[in-house]
Amino acid sequence: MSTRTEAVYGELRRELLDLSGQFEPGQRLKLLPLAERFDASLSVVREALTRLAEQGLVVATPQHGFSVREVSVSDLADLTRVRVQVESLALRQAIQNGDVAWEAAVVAAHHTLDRTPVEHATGGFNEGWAEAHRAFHQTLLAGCDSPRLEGMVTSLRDSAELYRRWYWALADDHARDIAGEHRRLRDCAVTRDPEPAVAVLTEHIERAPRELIAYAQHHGLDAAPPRKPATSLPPARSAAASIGGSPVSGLIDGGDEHGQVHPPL
Amino acid sequence: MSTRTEAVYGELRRELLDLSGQFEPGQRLKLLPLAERFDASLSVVREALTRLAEQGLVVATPQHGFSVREVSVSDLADLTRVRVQVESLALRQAIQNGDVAWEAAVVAAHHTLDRTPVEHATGGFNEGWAEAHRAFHQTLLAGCDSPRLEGMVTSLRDSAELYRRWYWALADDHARDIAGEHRRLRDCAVTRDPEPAVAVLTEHIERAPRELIAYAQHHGLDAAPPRKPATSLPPARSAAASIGGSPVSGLIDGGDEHGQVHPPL
DNA sequence: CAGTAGCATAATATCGAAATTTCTGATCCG
DNA sequence: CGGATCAGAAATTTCGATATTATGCTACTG
Repeated sequence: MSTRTEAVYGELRRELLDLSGQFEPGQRLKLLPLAERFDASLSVVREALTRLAEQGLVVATPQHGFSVREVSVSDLADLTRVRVQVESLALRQAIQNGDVAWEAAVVAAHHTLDRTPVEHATGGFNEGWAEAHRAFHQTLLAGCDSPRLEGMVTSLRDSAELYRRWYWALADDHARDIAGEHRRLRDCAVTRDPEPAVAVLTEHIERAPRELIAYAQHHGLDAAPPRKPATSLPPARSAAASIGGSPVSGLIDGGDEHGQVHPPL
Repeated sequence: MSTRTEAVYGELRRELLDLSGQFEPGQRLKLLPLAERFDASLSVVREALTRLAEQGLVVATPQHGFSVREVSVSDLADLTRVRVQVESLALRQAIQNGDVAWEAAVVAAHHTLDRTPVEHATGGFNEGWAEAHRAFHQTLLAGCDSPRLEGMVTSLRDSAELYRRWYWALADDHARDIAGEHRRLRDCAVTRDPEPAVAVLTEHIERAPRELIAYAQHHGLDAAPPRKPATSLPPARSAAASIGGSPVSGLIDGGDEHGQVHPPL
């Protein structure tokens, strides 16, 4: 990476999206400690956080600094609904629009994904799989030949990453055959069959949130996090670029407040 | 506004989106002059530009600073296509989901828009109309009750603003009955009729780009702008949040280079 | 004892300058 | 005459420090 800000931005982003990440939703991100940890000036940390805030991965509150975006059942439901719609759009367009080179790229990306183990030999989660997974889905939708649509899909998928760690940790969904889902997606792509492709992709996207929401509701984990309720704060600056919304109740960490939660899906 | 950065950010954003704006696409945005003009430090201008870059309104190139996003026929076509799809999605959901309060808000916003003149008495463009127009469309789609979807729509509409000034200036589309289009949108909303609503909205969105592209092609204004072709630059950092794409050819300013342009729509 | 004003501490926001990189233009060599 | 080289200038990036604002604790008052 060329500039120092880019490096800090990339590292912060990776840690934010990392399954084994150390950042809890709602956690404050103080500038000084981060600057020391990255051995950089306050300015570069600030710029990195500003960019992440504009993406919606962290929220910026004037005069209060930055904190990790909160998660909530209602936001997860909304996010999932939008992801399904937008990715379906892109997939339909890709199948209609893609050429043989696109088919080849999809097959190649699937092969890589298929041969990458989900877990390391040591037992830990394999970050390489996450990368291959990301690459497969990106390739699949790249055929839509619409940079803007691709950008939106990527942004939404990144937001979804914030929830994935709980899916893996809490909802042990052993019955799932992820490899099979990916195989079917690949097959639908090469046979150029839009409707089954969209159906498979929809189920692929919806499964994790559905399981997670079911777990959360069954265990009553949809209350507010155990932090003091916000006193009169200036409004967090809106991420006009991509993400509105204001999830206030935490998904995890059963507190004693009974937060209002929208019905899932 | 509370912090200085917010003020500069807001003002810069307004000028970038302003019809009578002084910023040309591709124009470099040097920090020192801007800092002097806003009577602020480099830091605040830098942060404002960083946020705008993440939104895709300006592009940031490492070690080279910021510049106004370029426009191109192919980007306009892509943007329009995506806008139609995403706004249609939101509108369908709003009509299905909205309640009486939503209908009332739509009627109210339409009334305000209807009674706001497009041009000032003096003849200049009325910024108040732009605001009312924006409010009407936002209200119309707010019924979808999906913060993420709303955010995406807003972001796309802002990007479209970058093109609107040429539509007004170049393609004098006198046959257009904008007020009628808005009236029909309002009527479809209160009668809860999805299909005609989507049809009207689609035409409403597509009209300006279509006219503008026709004008550009008829006048051969789709060549590269009269600036030196980019020498080997480090890649502009991708706006992962919202907007990909890399429009290189300018829409206006007939140069002598014959840029490759994708077919419109 | 509850509630509030005031003070000390900590964190953010802003600034101005130093350090690094890129651009410009003139000079020099083949 | 064309192309490479190399200072000087300009712009960006990064830094450390200062100013401003929020936070938490203590002491005081009703």
